[in-house]
Amino acid sequence: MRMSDLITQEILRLLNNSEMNIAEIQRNELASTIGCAPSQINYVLSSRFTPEHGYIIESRRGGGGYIRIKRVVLSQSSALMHIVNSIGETIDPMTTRIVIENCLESELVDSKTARLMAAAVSGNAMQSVPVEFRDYLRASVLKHMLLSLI
Amino acid sequence: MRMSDLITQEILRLLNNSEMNIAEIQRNELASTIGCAPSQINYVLSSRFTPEHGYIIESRRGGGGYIRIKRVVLSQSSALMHIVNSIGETIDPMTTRIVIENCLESELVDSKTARLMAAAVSGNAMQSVPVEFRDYLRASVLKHMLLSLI
DNA sequence: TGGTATTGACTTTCCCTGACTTTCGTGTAT
DNA sequence: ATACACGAAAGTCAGGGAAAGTCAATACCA
Repeated sequence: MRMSDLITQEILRLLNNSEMNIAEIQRNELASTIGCAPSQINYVLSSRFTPEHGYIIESRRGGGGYIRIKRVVLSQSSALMHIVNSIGETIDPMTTRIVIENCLESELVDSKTARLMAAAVSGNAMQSVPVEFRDYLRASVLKHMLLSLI
Repeated sequence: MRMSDLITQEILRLLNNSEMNIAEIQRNELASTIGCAPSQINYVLSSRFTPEHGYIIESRRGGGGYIRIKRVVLSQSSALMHIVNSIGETIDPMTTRIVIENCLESELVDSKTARLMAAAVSGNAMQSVPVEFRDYLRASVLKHMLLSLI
C-alpha cells in the first residue's frame, strides 16, 4: 500500500464521516499518524483532490492552522462538471463566449455571474500576459470559476 | 479556538450591537476578560480591522483611554470603485484574499460571487502562466471582475 | 525510461508575548 | 495659573514558535 493511498483513504474516510462533506485536518498531525513527510500531504492534495476531481481546498498557516477539504456534491452540478470536463487545456475567446452563453441559457448561472466570468477572461483582463499563454490561462481560469459554482 | 478569533468575535459582536457601527473597548480590560496579552488586541486590530477591511480605528491613551472601532458603510458602487482604485498594477495572493473577504464582509458581493472570484485568481488557476506575470494578471482579472459588478 | 511518489530543506504566514515607549489626565507645589 | 510629577492607559517592536507551502532532488515502479 502506497502512502499516497493511505492518505487518500484517510481523507475520504473523514469526508464520509462528515455530514457536510468537509474534512478538516492538521497537516503535521496527519503526517505523523500515517508516518510520512508533511509535504506528502500536499502532494496528495494537489494530485488527487483538485477542483477537477471535485474538491475544494482551503487552508491557514500558523498556530492553529488547518487544511480543509470540501467535497463537492454532484446534483445539478453534474452539468457544470460536464462542461468543465469538456474544456481542454486551452480555449480561445470565441469558444469561451459560447460556453458562457450556454451556461446562461441553460440557467446554470445567472446573468450577473455570466458577466463576471466574461470579465475575468476578457482580452483586456489578460493583456498583462504574453499571447502564447492566454488560451491556457483562459481555460484554467474558466474551469476554476465554473467549479467554484458547484 | 484561537485567541485572535475570540477577540475578533467579541469586536464584531459589539459592532453588531451598535446602531452606529461603532465598538468602543478598553484594551487592557478586554485583554484580561479574554485572557491574553494586551498587545494581542493591537495585533488583531492591525491584521483584521484595517481600512482595507473597511474599518477605521481611533484611540486615546492615558487615564480613561479607549479604542474605538468604526465599521465603514459605503454605497455599493462607490465602494467597489474605491476598492478597484486601491488595487495597483499588481496584487499578491494574500492581499487578494483580503480584498475578496472584505467585499464579502461588507456585503458588496455574496458568498457565491466571492468564491467565484477567488477561484478565478487562485494560484491553481494561474499555474499555466509564469510566476512573474501572475501578480499583474491577478490584479487585472480581479479589477475587471469587480468592475463588471457595477 | 518516463511518469508517479517521497523526502527534506527552506520559506512564508500567522499567532502570541513581553519589554519598552509614548501619550494623556490629574493632582500638587510654587 | 504654571510647571512638574506620577499613574494609567494605549502603541511599538523584536522575537519566537507553530503551522502550512514550495521546490528540487531522489527513489520507485510499470
